[in-house]
Amino acid sequence: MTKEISADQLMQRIAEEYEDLSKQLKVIAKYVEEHRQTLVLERITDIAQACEVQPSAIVRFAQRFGFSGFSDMQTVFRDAFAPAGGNVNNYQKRIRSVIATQDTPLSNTQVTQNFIAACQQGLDELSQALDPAAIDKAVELLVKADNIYVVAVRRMFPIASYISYALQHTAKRVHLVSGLGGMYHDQIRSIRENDLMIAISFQPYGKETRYCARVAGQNKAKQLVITDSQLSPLARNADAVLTVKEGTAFSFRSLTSTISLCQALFIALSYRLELVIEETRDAGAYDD
Amino acid sequence: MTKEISADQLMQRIAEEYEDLSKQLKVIAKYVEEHRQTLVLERITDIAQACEVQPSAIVRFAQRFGFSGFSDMQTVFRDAFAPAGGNVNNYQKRIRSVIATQDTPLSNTQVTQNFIAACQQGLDELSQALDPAAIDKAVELLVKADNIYVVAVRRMFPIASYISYALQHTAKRVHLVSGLGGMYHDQIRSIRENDLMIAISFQPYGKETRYCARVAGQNKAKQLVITDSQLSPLARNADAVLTVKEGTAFSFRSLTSTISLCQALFIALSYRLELVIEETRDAGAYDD
DNA sequence: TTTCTAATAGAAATTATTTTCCGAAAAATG
DNA sequence: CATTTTTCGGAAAATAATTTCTATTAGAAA
Repeated sequence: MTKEISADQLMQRIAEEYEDLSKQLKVIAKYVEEHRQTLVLERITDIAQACEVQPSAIVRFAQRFGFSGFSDMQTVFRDAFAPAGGNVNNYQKRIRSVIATQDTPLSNTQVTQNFIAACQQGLDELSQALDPAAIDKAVELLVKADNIYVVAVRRMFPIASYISYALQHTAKRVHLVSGLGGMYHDQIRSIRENDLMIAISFQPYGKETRYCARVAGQNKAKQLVITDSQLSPLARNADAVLTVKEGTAFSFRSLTSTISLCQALFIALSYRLELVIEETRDAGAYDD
Repeated sequence: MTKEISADQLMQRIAEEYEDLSKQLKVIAKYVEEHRQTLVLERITDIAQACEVQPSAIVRFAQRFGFSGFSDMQTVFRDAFAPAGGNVNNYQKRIRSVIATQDTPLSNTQVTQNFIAACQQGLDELSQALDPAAIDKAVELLVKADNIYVVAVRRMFPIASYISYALQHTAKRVHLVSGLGGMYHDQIRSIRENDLMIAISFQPYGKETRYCARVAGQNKAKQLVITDSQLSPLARNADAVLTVKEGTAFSFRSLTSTISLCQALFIALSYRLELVIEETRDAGAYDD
């Protein structure tokens, strides 16, 4: 019936026609205007009560603006609301529509744009879902540790590699558990109490990483875990857990959020250690 | 009944007791964990459908955690949700607010937020500055190549590592020039005509990468270069140049745009090769 | 003052949503 | 392998929410 009207458009119509409304409807209009954010969460009776009005009045209001009823109007706000909780829907819709039109194959640039959009969405979510307590704890662990072991496999190995590189710029001893020569066991073996293990692992949670976490636990080392869920098998024994939900496009998960978080952690650490971050300083001179 | 429990507390309890849950309840727990933002907007049937489970299972889940039913549990998320509606996290605003309070030392979370914002800005720029011709050319080179050598050092090595990992999922032969044991020379030596070298190098342009590019040039291999400027020393002899301007915060360059571009390239390649991207397929079974 | 119209409240009906219940299946236990 | 316990699916019942309907009221016009 009412097709594709946006919340903003609706609000504008309400504003335009406000003067022509009956006293009661004005009250409702005011309320709608004022609570458009939370409107989706409320039931018709809640609104009616808040306006000191009968539910049927709300229905009349909705109908006055061309909706079939209250619920119909509410969907407008629901749609407008979704982006606020993360533009998940928007973005996923876009991808789906792209995939739907697969008659004309996608250009390389379209694929790329889509994927970048997914990365941005992932960063949005990361930013919104940051847990200050967890971050503080993570930085704290980093500050206190002298020996740091970094573990991640396959898809996540580049992340471990980066963390390891970054930490080399501090005075700490960094051990990258690379598995080179199949020596996971031998590389993690020497971890001890008061050492820190940083493990990065996402579904399906690599066997090697889980193994290293077990060893770290047995040796009473501290554990900083970067993973996709509090329910991750690595999370239970961790001293600090940072969760990251990566964006996805073409059923392909991005790495941007994770790497972004790791870099941020490093900056925060440097800040705490009062290191001057001069990443470019020594790089050129190396091995000349 | 269940009094004043916060969403965070609930999530924690779910995490703690996760292992004791039945298979079905675990699925629901995962879903709840992942969609806590949007949970208030969904009906029990929506969630049931998403979990491929009966509505009654959702109720059982809620009851498992002491609620009288689904609705009772939902109110917890509703309460936690209300404030979220207002803060439309626009990253520029966030940067400004962070900058505005720079007298007092930054909290870890502020540092992180700030850096994430820089990453987002970087992605924005990347998205806007994409050069379709260059991307097409890059994908073309990838499609045609049989042997691919990947080179990057220090800060950028994780990128090379990722590219190498990703390309392993194609039929191509991938050579990661890691410099392990100081053997850059020996690793790049065998590159030939019709091979492709992917080099990733940003200021100050690592000596090793430049060296590899020179060898590649001498051996008449094709060159795909990811760098920060058309004026980069690597750009002049390249067959395709992709430029990336990374975001910067605290005089620290992000890596997000570069990795995002690389992942996108790989997806585009897969698309062209008509590969099904099933990243999770083989990962778990490995080395069991 | 009366009459008419539009607005409203409230009850009733309808529809949507959640919860309960129970038999079947699966898993755990002896 | 049989038995007990737990988990699961599905339909029926209960509850909640929304919409419709109708009698009443307020206010304007005659």
